[in-house]
Amino acid sequence: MLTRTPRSSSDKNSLLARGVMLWRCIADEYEQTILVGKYENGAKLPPESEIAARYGVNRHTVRRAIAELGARGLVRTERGSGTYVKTDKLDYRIGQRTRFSEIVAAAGHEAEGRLQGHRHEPASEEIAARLGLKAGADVVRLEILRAADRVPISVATTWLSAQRYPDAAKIFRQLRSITRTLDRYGITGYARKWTRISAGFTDAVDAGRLRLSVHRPILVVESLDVAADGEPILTSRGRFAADRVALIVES
Amino acid sequence: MLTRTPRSSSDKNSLLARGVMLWRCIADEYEQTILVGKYENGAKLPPESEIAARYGVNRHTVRRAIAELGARGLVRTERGSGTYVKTDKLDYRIGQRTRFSEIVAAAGHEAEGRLQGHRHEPASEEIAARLGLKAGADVVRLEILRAADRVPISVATTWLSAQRYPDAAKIFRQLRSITRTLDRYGITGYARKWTRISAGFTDAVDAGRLRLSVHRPILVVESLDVAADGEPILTSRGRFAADRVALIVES
DNA sequence: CCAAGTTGTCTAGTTCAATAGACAAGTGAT
DNA sequence: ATCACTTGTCTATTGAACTAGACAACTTGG
Repeated sequence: MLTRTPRSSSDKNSLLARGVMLWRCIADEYEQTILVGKYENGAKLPPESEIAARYGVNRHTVRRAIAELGARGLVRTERGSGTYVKTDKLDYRIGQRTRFSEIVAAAGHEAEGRLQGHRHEPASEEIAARLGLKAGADVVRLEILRAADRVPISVATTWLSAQRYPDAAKIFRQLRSITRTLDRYGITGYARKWTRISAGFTDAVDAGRLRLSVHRPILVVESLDVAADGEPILTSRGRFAADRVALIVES
Repeated sequence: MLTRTPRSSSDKNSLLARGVMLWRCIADEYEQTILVGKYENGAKLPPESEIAARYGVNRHTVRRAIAELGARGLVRTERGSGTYVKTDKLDYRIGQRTRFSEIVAAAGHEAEGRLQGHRHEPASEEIAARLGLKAGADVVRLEILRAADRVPISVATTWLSAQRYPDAAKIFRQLRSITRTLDRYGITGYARKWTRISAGFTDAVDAGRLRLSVHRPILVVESLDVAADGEPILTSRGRFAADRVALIVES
């Protein structure tokens, strides 16, 4: 061991970043070791008391760090038993009938969709072309955060014609589902026409919303959904947490 | 503006990262804008009260953020006048006579060297070859943090023969200078024999010591110093904060 | 010199991170 | 069934972050 000059160097001090809370440092430390593959899926973390002792920290502080890991979808805790690593990913099947809530429910999880923001804006050329509108036409823009079992899965920016669906935001905020929102407008069956998948990294905003660090990988999914008669309904640009989702494409 | 669902979204909320203090977020924000070149050297920051208003935050919080920027060597504050950006770098001339304290003093700053850690260890083949020892020979290893005007400039790992300089660590801790430490052993004139410069990025440990973010650029300086008779004395591996230092090589 | 503007310092109060200890509730193996 | 072990919850305390307001000390330009 290196002998350190400043003071008694418990493992606690080696973590301490100025202005960053202790529990956050511990959570980040464990996230690294988990993401780097040191723990297999389902592996058990050391008991809280042991982690606390190792870092020279109170058990409550460790509990808070673990709660953060849970919110990030990295671990699951079982009372009386222990804390277990979750590195398996949600299989997200992309096909003609792609409905977030159905996919998540089929996997045995609780789906949730929250409207983070919305506005009316003139359509860019790109968006207008997708929706079959003139460039500059009024469109509704929705920012939607989707989660499975309270763990954020994706953030999506969705555009719809403001003329046809003027109150889409208000209705979505109540019903929390695109499918049910369109149902209000009499659209009963809509289908995915095309999907474009690329990759990138989280920026500060998406990282916050998805409870990820900055510079984590994301899957960027652009898509167009059309009505039964082929008329464009909505187009979307979703950013999926690649640490938590795998996209399955039918072939 | 996007209408946000959760709550009133002042600019303050857009910064808030869970587990990170407000002042730290503000400091990081300003560090980014400074490092990205938005401010010229010597440019004046907005007054504290204006920054506070902009973020919807108390002035004391802003003061703390600015103090952090000062500690990182990015700004200098002048009472009654304002806060000014410092992006100029310390010119660090590398020659036969390379003495940290002399270089810093010549630039009109206050030099400081602190021993962060030390130990005896067997020399690696590389280190042994440099020092003219057998591989595995006992060497003293020092971890030294150097600063100019309290701003960290470099961290260096230095190796000396443990047989010849057994108490190097103890003496350095008192005298805080390699030159004066060697003087105790009767070495009055020593000279740089070779210097090897490469580049890299901060790891978590060096970032903390140098008060830098992780993944900031560093200059890696490996070197060998010899006595007047050509006998190897010490070899070193320094990591210099590239944001704060420019190396000047005589030709 | 004067006045406006800016940084430095002080006091006071609220909120929350972290510590400390104790006990309840649940699990798993003997 | 019992016992050791683990997670969940509760209370209480300390210290730091952040807010709020006021005033002193200093700089700059007119």
